[in-house]
Amino acid sequence: MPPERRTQADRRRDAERALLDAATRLFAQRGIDNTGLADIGAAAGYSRGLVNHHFGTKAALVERLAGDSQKSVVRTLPTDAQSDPVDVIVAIANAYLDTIADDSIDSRAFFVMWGASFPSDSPLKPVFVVDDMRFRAAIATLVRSGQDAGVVSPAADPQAFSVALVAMLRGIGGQYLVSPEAVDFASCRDVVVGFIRSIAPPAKTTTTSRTKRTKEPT
Amino acid sequence: MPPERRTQADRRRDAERALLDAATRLFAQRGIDNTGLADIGAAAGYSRGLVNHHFGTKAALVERLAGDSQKSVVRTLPTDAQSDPVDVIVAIANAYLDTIADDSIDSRAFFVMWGASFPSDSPLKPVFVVDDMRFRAAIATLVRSGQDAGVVSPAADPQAFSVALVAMLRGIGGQYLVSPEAVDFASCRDVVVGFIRSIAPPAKTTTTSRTKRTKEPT
Amino acid sequence: MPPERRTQADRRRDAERALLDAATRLFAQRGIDNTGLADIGAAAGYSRGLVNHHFGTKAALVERLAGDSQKSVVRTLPTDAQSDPVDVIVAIANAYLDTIADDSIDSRAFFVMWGASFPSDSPLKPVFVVDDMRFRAAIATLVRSGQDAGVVSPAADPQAFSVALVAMLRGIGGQYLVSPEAVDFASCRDVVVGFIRSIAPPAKTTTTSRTKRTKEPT
Amino acid sequence: MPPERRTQADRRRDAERALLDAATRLFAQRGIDNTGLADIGAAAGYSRGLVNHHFGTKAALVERLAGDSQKSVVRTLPTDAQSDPVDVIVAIANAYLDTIADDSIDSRAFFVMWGASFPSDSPLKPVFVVDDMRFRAAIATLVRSGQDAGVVSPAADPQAFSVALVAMLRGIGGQYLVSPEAVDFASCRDVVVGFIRSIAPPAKTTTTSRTKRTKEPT
DNA sequence: GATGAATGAGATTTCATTCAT
DNA sequence: AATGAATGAAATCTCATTCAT
Repeated sequence: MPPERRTQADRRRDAERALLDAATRLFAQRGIDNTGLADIGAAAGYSRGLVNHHFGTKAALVERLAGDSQKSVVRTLPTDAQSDPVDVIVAIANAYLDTIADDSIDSRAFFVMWGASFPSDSPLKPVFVVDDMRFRAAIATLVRSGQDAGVVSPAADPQAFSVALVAMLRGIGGQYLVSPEAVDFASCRDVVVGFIRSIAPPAKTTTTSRTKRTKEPT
Repeated sequence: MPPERRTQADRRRDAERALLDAATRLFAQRGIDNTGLADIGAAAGYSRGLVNHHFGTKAALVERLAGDSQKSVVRTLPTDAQSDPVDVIVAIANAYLDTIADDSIDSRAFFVMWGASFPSDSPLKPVFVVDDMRFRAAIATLVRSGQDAGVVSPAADPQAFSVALVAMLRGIGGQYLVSPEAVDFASCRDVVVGFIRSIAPPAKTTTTSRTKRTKEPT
Repeated sequence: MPPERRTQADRRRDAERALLDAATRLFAQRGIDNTGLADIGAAAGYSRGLVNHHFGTKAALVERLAGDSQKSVVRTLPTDAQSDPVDVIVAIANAYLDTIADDSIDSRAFFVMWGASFPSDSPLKPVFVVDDMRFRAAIATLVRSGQDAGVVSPAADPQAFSVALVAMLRGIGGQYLVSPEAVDFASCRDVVVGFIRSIAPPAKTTTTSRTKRTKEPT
Repeated sequence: MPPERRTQADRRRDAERALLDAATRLFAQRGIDNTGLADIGAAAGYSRGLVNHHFGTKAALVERLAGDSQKSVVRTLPTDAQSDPVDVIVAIANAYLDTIADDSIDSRAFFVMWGASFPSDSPLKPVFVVDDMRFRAAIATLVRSGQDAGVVSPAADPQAFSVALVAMLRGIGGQYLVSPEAVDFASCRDVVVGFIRSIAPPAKTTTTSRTKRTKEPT
């Protein structure tokens, strides 16, 4: 009996979850504008009208999903306080690349919505302004604390570096979605990590030890 | 008086040009799916039906535009034979960033169409598979000839490097389109150039020579 | 007050009925291709979009109507078991001619759709293949049971007779629709009934020699 | 040189012929409304605009074709003056059936246009009123001259007979176009000829009883 | 909470027709 | 005589949204 009794609030949450999942799947597959609300309702196992019932308008659903989606890609920022900030950045990048490499629906849906925010009139733009800003700020903050700790060159520009790193991750994701066969994640990861570690302060004596890669002529 | 006499072929070419330009403009502004063929015809100064008359189908127009657009962004590959391949790569990257920074309609339209190719069912995918492949191949080739010439470290992976560089350029473009105020091109350019020059072989004695930037602390 | 409370299922059924009726009327009047879905919706007292809502496609509506329409013309096959099969055939023919002579909308719509199935690529063809086959089969079966009962000449070819009879009925209908003033139903009916009764077995003494000819001078 | 020199009038006639042939072919295949003027021009080996150039409007082309088409089906009425009128009717019927059985494009196109004249508003109606009237009149005249010559029963109703015979031929044609496999021409021909010959005067001794029907249960 | 009937705006596409070449 | 560029009306179909159940 305890498991049997579900409140209306439960049902509502379940339905919303199902709708959001279905929308994610369909957006990843067909894009936003080629996905109808009726399709979403049906794919969620409900009726045509349920999206409007729960979210009011399509725009509201899309914004909700766009807002959530960044989280699902940059999940679990492992921000341990006392670890080396550079290692944390590397971990973030690796997690990001992992998510993309999984070819997860969530990841693709995120990119689809990001792509939909490029037109100058796109109503999604505000959502991604915030999303992107947060992502970059997280990185820039780590860079700065690395500089404070002396493990990052004071010459590094935290803001520019964060733009460039986010760019790399997004750009790799975009290329992978379009031509998966062209992107070799193992070696790309090396290049990305090398790029991150290049902000370490110049080694006293000689080599910067970039990328630290030991082998990789694929 | 001389311009009065126009052949039908002239008229056709003019009309196509006007339609393509109008489509570029509108796609950049509203996105592909939110731009009607009637809008394009009208914006080009012609009638509703002209796009179909010339291109048959909206999809055909879009593919045509997507095929052309890469060219307009990566225009002028300055491939001088005897110059340092690394310098050529830097020049390409700079040209790319310039185009983006101009906030040109063409550039934004390119990104809009790129974004539209992310859904797994997108009919634009094949176009960008080719576009991207060409861009990466151009860079990878330069890397290899740099290695042959001894100005690029033999440890560099041409393929992975080209993916990462294209990623950076695209990713910076994407971020700029969404939040222009967040992207400082001058410093980003430094980071990009630094990344490119990092494939130079380790200096014998000391200097990393990174970025080589002479002036520009904005 | 009782009619006030209508369920959704009621509404659906009513709307479909109204749409089908309106389509029948308009097809009879203007033909299939010159009748727009918007016209049908409006003529049914509903909105433009309702045909698509209910039938999905114009083709689906037309097929539905074509499938139904044969029924409305050959309605009430009075197949009493023990009556003389020849009389039953006569009754069928008379009923058919009555329907045509009424100039009923249903009848005309049937002929319009039949006519639309003549082009070799017509998607309506399958519908009428079935319709026609059933009609002929009903007649041929009656002929055979007449032969079993000895009231139809064993020389009669049930299949060919059914083709010829259906042909007569359809052909009279077609001519009537085009030039009603040229078709005198009373006398035509006589000819048709005469034709049907001509399959009666030869009178005892002499031979009618019908249907026995083997070849004839083209 | 003589064969080389073609006048403009020649060219015009050739072009018209080609256009009419192409239209016949396409109408037979797709129906009138699904055939575009551009298709006709192209199929004739000319340009998009030629139909308008030669016929002015689509309606004019269609009427022209409908007017011509009856001729091509009932070609060569073999109206020998002194032969038995009944034999002539049989010959006409046989020729008609032959044309249909050939599955000639012309025949199918004729039926397509006939079918298109069924809607009550069809602009083709007048054309077929005339066509049909002529066809029936030819038969009725033969019947009457047969009656004058004593080879046709005076009880036969020339008008009703002509309607019924035309009906049979048209109805067989219609069924054949829709389900060719269902129509066995050899046996149908027998039935048709039998029907025609049934208007011969009653054999001396016994009763034919045809067309003399005393009662039938409507 | 959930359904689905109904609406009507809007998008793509087809096409007859006009007209300059 | 012939071509084909251009127009704009109309048709089908999709779909977000509203509302009664």
